[in-house]
Amino acid sequence: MLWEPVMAKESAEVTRQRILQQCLPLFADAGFDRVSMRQVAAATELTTAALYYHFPDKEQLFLAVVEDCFSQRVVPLLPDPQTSEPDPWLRLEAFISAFVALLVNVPSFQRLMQWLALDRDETRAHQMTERLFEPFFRSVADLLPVTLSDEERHMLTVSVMGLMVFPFETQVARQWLPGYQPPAEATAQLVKHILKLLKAGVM
Amino acid sequence: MLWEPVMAKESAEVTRQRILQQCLPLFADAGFDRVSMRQVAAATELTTAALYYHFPDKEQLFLAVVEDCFSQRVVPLLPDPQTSEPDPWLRLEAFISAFVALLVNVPSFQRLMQWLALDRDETRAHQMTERLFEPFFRSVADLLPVTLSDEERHMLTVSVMGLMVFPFETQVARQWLPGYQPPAEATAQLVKHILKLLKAGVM
DNA sequence: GTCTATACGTGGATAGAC
DNA sequence: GTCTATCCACGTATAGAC
Repeated sequence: MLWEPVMAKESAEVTRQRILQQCLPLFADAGFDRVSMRQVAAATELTTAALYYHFPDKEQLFLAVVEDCFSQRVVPLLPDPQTSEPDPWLRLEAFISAFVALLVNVPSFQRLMQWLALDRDETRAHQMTERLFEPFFRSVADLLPVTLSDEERHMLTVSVMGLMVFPFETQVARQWLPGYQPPAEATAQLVKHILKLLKAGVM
Repeated sequence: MLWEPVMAKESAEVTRQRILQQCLPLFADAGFDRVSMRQVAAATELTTAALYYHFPDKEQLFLAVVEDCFSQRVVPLLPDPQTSEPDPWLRLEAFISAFVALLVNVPSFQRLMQWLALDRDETRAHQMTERLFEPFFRSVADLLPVTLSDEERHMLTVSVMGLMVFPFETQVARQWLPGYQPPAEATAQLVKHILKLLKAGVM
């Protein structure tokens, strides 16, 4: 009888994780506003009341989904300065290749970030930046040449991220335009294109 | 008495335009779902019923706002192959400079595009691409060197657009990071940064 | 922990008068 | 053309039983 409360607690944690996993694609596809708690309940095969046992409200559920996705998918990707490639250029190559692969393989992650970027709530944005985005941003910035000023490094970091992310953000709108290749089927070309641009420009 | 129907028709057109102008910032800030017809009514000092006289439903109102904003702001910006700078590189410079200026001066336009990119409705996306996005995309593509293949040209066009747009898309999240400068106050640096990157790379 | 049942607000949209 | 008044669907969230 003594282990019962422990079992119960563990089971709650399992359910919580299951909820986070299963409603990630919902939020990623449709965004916060177009996903109802009823839909989440249907997807997880629970009732809305059960959801409110695990999360205080819809917003906290959503934020938990974001945090969970980010730490599962992105954090393991960040290059460890200890063990990684010593050549800075090869290190950047490896990271860009890995991150683009993530965008291809986990479309939910990419969409979720895209929704998040539109959030105007300052408090929430600050919290997200501090806990999730900043470590990521610093890791990318650390891959760049040491000679840059703070401002230059910041701008270049944004450019590198933009070159990777923007093709995915604009997929839907571009699919009917001449020369379009789906990122998923032209990953290698995309990576090569970005690296060439960074190395030597294109004009 | 004969001119009365004409007057009435004109007045309706004026009201329609006023509605489009006045609810642009609402949709740009909050997105389609977080703007109610009641809010639009308040902003335009009309009633919801009056709005439904001018537009069949909320979606058509939103799409009209997008079309109006795009043709007002972007179309006049597209370089005319006839009259513009003959040197291809200077032509690209001029366009990038003008487009970044647009993003700074009309934040509503930038936000609206960002919301639009998340729309998953294929029909709507196709229509938007055909009527608005494609002419714009072609204009940018035409600024690039003639030697590129279709696929290369497409990828490079996306990269150029991403380098311009992504800094604005990520403003909110980046404001607490080292080296951050608001795009509005560092427009010149941003343009120079992009041009340098395109011309010669950075690594 | 999960259920049934329900309270309560808000949103899109329309009818019909003026 | 614009109004007042209203319908109805759907959303979040909770109370209370099991």
